[in-house]
Amino acid sequence: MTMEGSTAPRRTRIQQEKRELILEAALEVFSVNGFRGSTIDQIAEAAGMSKPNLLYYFRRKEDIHETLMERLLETWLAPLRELDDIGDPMTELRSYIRRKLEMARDFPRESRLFANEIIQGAPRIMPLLEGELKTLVDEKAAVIRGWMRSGKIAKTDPYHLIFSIWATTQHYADFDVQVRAVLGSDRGGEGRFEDAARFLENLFIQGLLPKRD
Amino acid sequence: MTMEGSTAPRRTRIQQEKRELILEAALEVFSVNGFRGSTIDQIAEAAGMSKPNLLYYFRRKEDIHETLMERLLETWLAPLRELDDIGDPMTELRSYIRRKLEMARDFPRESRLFANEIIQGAPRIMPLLEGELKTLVDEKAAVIRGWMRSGKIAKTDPYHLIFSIWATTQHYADFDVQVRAVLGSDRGGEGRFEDAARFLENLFIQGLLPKRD
DNA sequence: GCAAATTTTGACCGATTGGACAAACGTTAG
DNA sequence: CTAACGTTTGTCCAATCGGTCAAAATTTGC
Repeated sequence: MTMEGSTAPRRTRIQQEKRELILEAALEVFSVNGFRGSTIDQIAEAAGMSKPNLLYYFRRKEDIHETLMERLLETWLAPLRELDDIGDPMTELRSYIRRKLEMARDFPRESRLFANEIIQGAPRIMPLLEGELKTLVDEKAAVIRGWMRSGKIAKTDPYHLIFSIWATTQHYADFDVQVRAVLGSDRGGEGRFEDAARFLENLFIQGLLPKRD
Repeated sequence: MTMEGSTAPRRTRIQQEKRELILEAALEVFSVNGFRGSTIDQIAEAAGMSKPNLLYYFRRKEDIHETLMERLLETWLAPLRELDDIGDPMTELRSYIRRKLEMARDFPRESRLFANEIIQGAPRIMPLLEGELKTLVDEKAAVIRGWMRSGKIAKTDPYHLIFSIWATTQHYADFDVQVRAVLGSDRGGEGRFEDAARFLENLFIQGLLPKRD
């Protein structure tokens, strides 16, 4: 029998390694095909093990996805959590945009996994959206609104500001193939993230400059 | 034997009606579950007919998806096609953003169908992206660049400008459940598109105001 | 080194999948 | 009315699906 700790089950070295291997493979598969479109066999093959062996570590397909989503949400919200009330508003927002774009560049599969879940109506993480996510956004929207009131940045809707930052940055992960196809081979290389960073910084900074009145 | 026209097969009245019915149902199903995640049975049930009956009108699952994607791309690119060299730059861009947002509001399933295809790596429409889409964007980017050169709008990267318009507007269709969850029941009603329109207009107009130098 | 525990495998299961097919049913033009 | 054509259905199929199970292979604690 497997021993159980107070919160998480105790695992052997092999269990930890193999579970990581499976999650890595599952991320690859789920992020492309979505939950329904992915099969255990695909994941098992990507992880280099047999299906029954995979099912020894995760008893159901849903368990893999659930574990993946739990981890994802923390990583995904980290940049917004860092948005600091104390710092300079413009600097804070600029580095938030930068961090978000870096995540799109460095963790595109995570971004696509999240996008897949949302597009499908968020059947598995709806409570988290209405709970943890909404709370965090409400909190940060209040911070931004404070900046607006004190005249540090232009007055707009802080919620839609956050949405537009999410949308523009995640676009470079979720719609990567389209971006590359349109930019072509010459401009579609790694430099595209530099160009995007420059453009977005400019767009949002101009859009948020306080108006002298 | 079914008669064939020179380009498209000739169809009876019933065939036309039933095919439309199937495509409507398929849009509903595919846009949520993606191609792999959707089944013919789901589509047949949504269309109110038996599976063999559905397969009488479309011989393979892929044929339905293909027909859907062909139609989609035209509708989807229409707003960008309308972007007119002759009009006033600011007005043109503003109404492009508005049209795009209206499409996100009125055709969210089409938007999600497209998003699903792109996220999955565009296995079925890659040639269209590299061909028709790239050509159109290149053309319009040149128009925008012309506006920039003549000082009508601020100088930035026209490609990333187009990307950011796509991203921000489509976000309200593809990530609708997230937007509604975050905005809550009070602000998440139909008015959210009005708020979004105001915000985006403001963001892009400010970001594109020509700098006096 | 050996027994106990853990890990891996192959064989298998019922359910679902995309699709084929012939027979039955409707419709319509002459 | 009826023959020809268009439509619908029930039945069936092989492949794949998520998942089980017992036995074999391996690792681990002592």
